[in-house]
Amino acid sequence: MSAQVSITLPDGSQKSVPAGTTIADFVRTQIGPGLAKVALYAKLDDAEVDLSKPLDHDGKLSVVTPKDPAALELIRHDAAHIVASVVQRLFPGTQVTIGPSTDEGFYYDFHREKPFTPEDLEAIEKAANEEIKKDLPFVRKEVSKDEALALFGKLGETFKLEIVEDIFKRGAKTLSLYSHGDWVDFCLGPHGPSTGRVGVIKLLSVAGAYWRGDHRNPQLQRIYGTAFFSQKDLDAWLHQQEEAKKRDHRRLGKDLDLFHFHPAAPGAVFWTAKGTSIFTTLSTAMRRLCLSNGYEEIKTPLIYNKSLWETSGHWGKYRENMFLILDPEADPALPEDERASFSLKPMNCPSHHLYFQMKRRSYRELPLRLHTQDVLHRNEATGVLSGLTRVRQFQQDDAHLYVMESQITEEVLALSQLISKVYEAFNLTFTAKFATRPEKKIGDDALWDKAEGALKAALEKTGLPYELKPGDGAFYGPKIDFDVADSLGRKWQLGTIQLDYNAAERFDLNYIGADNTEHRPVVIHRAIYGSFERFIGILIEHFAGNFPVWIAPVQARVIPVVAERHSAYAKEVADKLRAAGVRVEIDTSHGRIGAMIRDAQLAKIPYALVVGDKEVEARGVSPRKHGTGKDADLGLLPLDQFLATVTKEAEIPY
RNA sequence: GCUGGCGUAGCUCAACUGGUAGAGCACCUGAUUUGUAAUCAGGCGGUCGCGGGUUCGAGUCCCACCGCCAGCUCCA
Repeated sequence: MSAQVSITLPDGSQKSVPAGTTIADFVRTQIGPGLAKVALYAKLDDAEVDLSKPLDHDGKLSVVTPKDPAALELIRHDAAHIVASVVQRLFPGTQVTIGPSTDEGFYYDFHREKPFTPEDLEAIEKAANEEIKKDLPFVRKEVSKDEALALFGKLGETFKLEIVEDIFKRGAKTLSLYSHGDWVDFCLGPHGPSTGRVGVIKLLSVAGAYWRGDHRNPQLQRIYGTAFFSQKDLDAWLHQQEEAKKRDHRRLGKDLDLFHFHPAAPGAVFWTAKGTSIFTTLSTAMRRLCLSNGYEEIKTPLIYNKSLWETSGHWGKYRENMFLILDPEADPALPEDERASFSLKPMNCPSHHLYFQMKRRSYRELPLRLHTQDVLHRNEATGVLSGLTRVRQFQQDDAHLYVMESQITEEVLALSQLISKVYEAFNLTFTAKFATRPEKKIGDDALWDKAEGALKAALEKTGLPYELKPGDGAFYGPKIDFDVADSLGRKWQLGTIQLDYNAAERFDLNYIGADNTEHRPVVIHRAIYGSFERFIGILIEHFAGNFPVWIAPVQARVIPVVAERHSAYAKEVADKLRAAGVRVEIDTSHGRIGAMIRDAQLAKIPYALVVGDKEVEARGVSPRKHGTGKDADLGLLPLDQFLATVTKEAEIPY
């Protein structure tokens, strides 16, 4: 065993120190006391380690300080431990479970009969921040399975015992414990040197969460919080959260008068004229895109006999989400699903399959691409409804592609490109997820193997980076989901590409091949917006209500400087623009110009067109462009010139 | 569906420990005739989510239901 180890630093320099020197000592003596003071943890040969770790072999070392973005994650994890420790002190008998850091902070799940009240949270937060002031060191210790079981057994931590068993079942040799003060938890680490390095802890909310994410398990209380290095950083974050709330589509939907909800129809949207305008614009754009890409648009019934759902598999796997229509003749003593005779459709696929079946299909027709924007109903649990992003009645820009197996790759590629093109037109950034067979599924494993293999191969060909989501597929097939985040960072699935070998079997779909025999088509389910409702919700937040001209429900508002004198000309301008297809309105409020301009700005209308004596004389308008600050006033323009500009901006970008 | 929170005028929010519901904006009317983010005055507007209960008295306390919000499970 060599007495010295050679450590390489990020700048390439090498230092040699006696084996067994801790990283903390190494940093202080070999790099500098300044760095040692701010260091939180280190990366040793790409492994994240505590500063207390002794250096026992040659390696590459880099030190992580608060400047590193990853450092926040560490102190939030530290914070979770601190919170758990004070919760157990303040509320004896509470059991701990898990407490990871998240994108915006951390949470910790507790088991306790009594719920934590908002006052409890305040007390916990106060105590947690006092714990920071005590600057207790985090101490790591490795223990064996027996020691771990004995420790958490003695503490009565039944949830922890369950995790310990799992960890060792998965082949771990030892378990690392981290303690601060007299509180101990097991944890992979690393942790910071001491509690004092966590600047400030802020608790945000309590929510229910199921043990191991399964609703059949006991429900735990999850305390959400966040931590920052300084109060200033925390304040900045809180301010940013407030700003994000201003973009919330539910807020803007009211402010801009786009849609309403009513308790009489929970989860179903009342679209105002303005909201409907947005809906229609997007619908028209998608229709055009589909038609120019080899799709045909069809319309199909909204309500179907139960037997269809039995054929499709929805009856077995999706019934709890379906709105059933009960047979009035049926025996009321029977359970509801047995009295059901019809159901509103929750998906378009069975309709399309029936349509495919309605005549003999030739291989020459494939790929047959059917597009539909029909209304769908899904009986979603009350607790999941959320503005436009999760509703019970919605319309998808849905399509089903009936293809030969040999066409799968090509179609998935073309689809991915189409999706990218549409999202890029809105400047939306998305993440792709590849989801495989779920627990609740139809079809045998051989078909699923085939479907997952084919879809994955096609996905890899697109070159898109993707995340794997095992078990997250639709009940009939694997899928690629395209997620976009809302203003609060919550991700929503918009577009989707789903590969389905089951449908053709269940519906006995076939086409006549070149060999004059019957073959099974493969079905690709796909949506680009996902649903109009969710997509519009996301767009509202994405643009903060400042819609580009082509989607804006009102593209221009004419503002007469003096109502009595300029109203006639204002009407002339509006008429001419309207005749050319511009969505225009006139401010008839007789207000002062400053107030009228302000109203137009608050309504986020792209162009406010001021018309006064100058404009009347020049037969022009003075447009003010929304959201452009000092350069807002475009000055006097000939009406035709403005019309040309706005018409160009109103073009569908895809 | 589960856990917690919330529900007062179209919107945003007040109403101390239970004691006759109030403001701003919006809307309507009048005056003002105005050049790029709020002209002035007056007026209209509420079964305090719904239903029970406690109380001399309930927006306020209790119960049930409905809806909304955050999260969980589920999903476009």
